[in-house]
Amino acid sequence: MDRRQRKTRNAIFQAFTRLLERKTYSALTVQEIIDEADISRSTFYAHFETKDELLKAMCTDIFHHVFSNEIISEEHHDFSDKDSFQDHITHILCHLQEKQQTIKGIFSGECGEIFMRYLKEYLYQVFDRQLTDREDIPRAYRLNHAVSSFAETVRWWSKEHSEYSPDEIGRFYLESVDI
Amino acid sequence: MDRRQRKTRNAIFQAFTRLLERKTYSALTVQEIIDEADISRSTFYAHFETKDELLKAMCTDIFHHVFSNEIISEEHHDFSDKDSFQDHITHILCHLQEKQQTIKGIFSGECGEIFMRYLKEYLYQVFDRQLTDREDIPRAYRLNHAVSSFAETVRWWSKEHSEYSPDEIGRFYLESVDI
DNA sequence: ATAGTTACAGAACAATATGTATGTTATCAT
DNA sequence: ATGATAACATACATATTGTTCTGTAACTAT
Repeated sequence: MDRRQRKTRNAIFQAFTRLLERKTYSALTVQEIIDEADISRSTFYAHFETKDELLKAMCTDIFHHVFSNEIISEEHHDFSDKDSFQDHITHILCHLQEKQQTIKGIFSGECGEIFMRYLKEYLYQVFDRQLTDREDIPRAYRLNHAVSSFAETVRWWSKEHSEYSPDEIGRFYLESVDI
Repeated sequence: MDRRQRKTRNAIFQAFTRLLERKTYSALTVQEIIDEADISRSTFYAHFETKDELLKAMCTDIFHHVFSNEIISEEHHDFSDKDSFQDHITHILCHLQEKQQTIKGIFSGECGEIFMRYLKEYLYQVFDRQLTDREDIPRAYRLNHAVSSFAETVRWWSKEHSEYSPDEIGRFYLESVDI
């Protein structure tokens, strides 16, 4: 990728992150992002068609970093062993912690919803293979519950309780949800 | 309240609900709501200052209906009895089912996030009094987990699995979450 | 080093949305 | 019946959006 493109893309991402700390996503205009990133109008539209595309691209970047080694390269793993699944969870949480600053910004404001949606898409892949069977509750419900609870755990952790370690958060989650 | 005001307010709510079924909240403009409701521009702004205020008002209307008999008039109840808390949950779910059509519309699109936020505000009041204590997990985490899981259960139910009864949904929830 | 390619800046553009203010007409409550 | 008030049509300044154009600077491959 051209260095100029990288620089511009980065400038946009950073401006976007900064702005999200003080304004909600929907209240944010493309014009403000352009001004904050200090680039030309035409340059922005050369990179992203809309504000939504920008958010999508940023989420994809983050999750690719967080999940690439989890889903893609370890597809052959099975986590039938409970401890190894716990490690798996902790591993994901550690990656998320690295991106904490950015994620915290995204969560302020209602665009957190879009972030959560993308997060859940990845989580479905992780949990679908792991979920055990129970006869009294539909599998679809339990999968949704496991995924949603994990995503909400991440939100809770990032927004208000960053003082906990990935290990602790993983334990809270696994003791609260029946996988 | 003046009959004319009621009629206009209703027209706006219905137009809003209809539009949310085919467009996302952020992509929706005030102009479109005005056109769909078939009212004058100035009339809309006489009722609501912004699009956000409109959504807020609609959520408040719904939750006042759902929770009024739960929180406000039954504040003296305690649900130390497990069965009575189950009834409580089922009661809330029944009320939500009545508003199902509207809620389903609200959930389509990212404004579901705002709806969820308001829903959770009410739920915090319900669950805060009910939650038991556990030493190994912070109360704040468990409260957030109970509330989020219930809200996600409602979302799951409304969006994709309306075939289940309030009783069943209440059972799924209570068997999945440790209150 | 040079030639060809690509990205950026700056400016202008029409189209649309926003929020407010005006005076007029219709409807309401009593 | 009448005073109060909600809704109406219209117009307005302002801002945002997305596109297009041209000239310039930075990069890449040979």
